[in-house]
Amino acid sequence: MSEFPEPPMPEDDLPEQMRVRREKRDRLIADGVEPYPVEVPRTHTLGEIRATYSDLPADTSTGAEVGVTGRVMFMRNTGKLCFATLREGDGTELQAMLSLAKVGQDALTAWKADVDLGDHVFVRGEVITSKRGELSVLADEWRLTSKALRPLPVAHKELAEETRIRQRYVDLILRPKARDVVRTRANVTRALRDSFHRRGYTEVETPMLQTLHGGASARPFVTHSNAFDLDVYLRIAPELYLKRCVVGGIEKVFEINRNFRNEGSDSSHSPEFAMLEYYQAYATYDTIGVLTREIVQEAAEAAFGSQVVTLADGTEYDLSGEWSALTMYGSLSDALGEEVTPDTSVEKLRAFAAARELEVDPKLGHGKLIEELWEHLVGSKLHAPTFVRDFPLETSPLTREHRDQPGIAEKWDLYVRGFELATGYSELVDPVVERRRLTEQAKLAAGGDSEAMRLDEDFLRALEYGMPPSGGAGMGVDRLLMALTGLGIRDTILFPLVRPE
RNA sequence: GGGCCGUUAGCUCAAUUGGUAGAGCUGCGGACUUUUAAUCCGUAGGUUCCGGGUUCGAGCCCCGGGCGGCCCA
Repeated sequence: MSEFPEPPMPEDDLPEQMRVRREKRDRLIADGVEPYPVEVPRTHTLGEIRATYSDLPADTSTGAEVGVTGRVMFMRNTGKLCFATLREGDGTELQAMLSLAKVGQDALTAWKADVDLGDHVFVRGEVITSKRGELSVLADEWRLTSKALRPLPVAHKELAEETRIRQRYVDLILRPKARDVVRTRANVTRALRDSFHRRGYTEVETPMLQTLHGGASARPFVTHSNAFDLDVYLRIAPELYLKRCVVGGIEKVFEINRNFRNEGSDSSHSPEFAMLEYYQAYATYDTIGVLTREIVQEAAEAAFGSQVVTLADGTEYDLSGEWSALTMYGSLSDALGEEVTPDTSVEKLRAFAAARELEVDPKLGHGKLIEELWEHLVGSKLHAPTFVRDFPLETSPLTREHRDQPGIAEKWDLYVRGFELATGYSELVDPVVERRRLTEQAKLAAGGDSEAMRLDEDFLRALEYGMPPSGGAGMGVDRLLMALTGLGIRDTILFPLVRPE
């Protein structure tokens, strides 16, 4: 660092606490002390020392010499004896002690003058326990390993939510739970991958930059390729590419990656979110539903050691065993007290909505009306994990029509704690029907429905080579984390999109 | 897109009817060789989000804007 010029910030404008820290850095460099050394002789992690010396009585000397590092999270300086709590990456803490008798006057004075809360330090010394029994390293020598120029927020008050999200690094420093979420997420995604690999699935990465956006109904982000002089879309779903894989003979295929939807952002929607999709030849929406339940249960088991998880509010949520299932038309009929079927007229559905003071877009057709009514009257009330089966065909253009019931699609949605976690299908593989459905959607798009899909000729060509009967499903990975932890989406995503300050 | 609420010191928050902007922690100076959010003494720290208006006087009232949260679509 010392070879670089002074920081560009005008020092006069800095808050006092930052000015003081900058001046310490500058003074150290002027005195020939490197505040950002390239390497320090660390011999043990704090965790290793805690593990090795877990049961020492108070006021013990071990004779063991170690070199440790950590961020200073707590300090107590008295006249001739100083204490500091060091914390390392996984949250393990260990106390460092500096006594006049051991380090000498110069090193003790320098410690008091140079070290602030939040600094990284190296301490070499003997492993002991204090008179109060605290496992400590009694320093023979210490040095700065990284000078912090900004003061940490106070540790005893909760950080404002906005600061937590905008400055996640500060959140991670201060809040062990924030680090737990990151590790839980890693455990969950690893569990998902393990579950699929165990079942003989192949993981692929399909295009995020697409010239046509398909596979879902959502508004895309648009960007531009200079090399091709072409507007391209950030994908809204990987579905059409994963089906191309199945056509090509990759009969069990999955992808975990990001989707982008240029739509609202709230406590359960993020413009950029992690999606899991999986397709299997010779599966149906029944077998893919069983698979879905198993991978969620395996993820809970891997992350928490149990299929009964404890949520952020302290309540328990049971994901074990079989999950209940209901049909969309059946459960909606029950909620309305009147039978609705794929033949129920749009006028009648509008009347149901009006009678319940539910405002609906007058442009909505039968399928959308059914889904709106269902979501309002049934979906939002579902708490236990529940498969909702057999959707209106017209709103499921990529789904096979029910084998026995015309007008209904072999599709389910998985509801967990009142929100949609996953959706699965018996895939439509007849290229002629598929072309007809996609063309209808494209016509709607031309009519101004921005959520309708455009025609993907290459995808249809792939289907025309013959896709085996298949089941497929998609699951929001962020939402899986929400389901398992009870957190909002902005706390399951490390760095969610926020407006610039 | 609409409605409501919030925005004040490094952090978390106060501020009566419109009348000198405060506290705790943090910081700075000092005392203390066993501290765990130590204790004690002293002390500093503010463009009250931004711009305009009303007023003798605005953190507070009015108008516009920014950012955020909640609810609704």
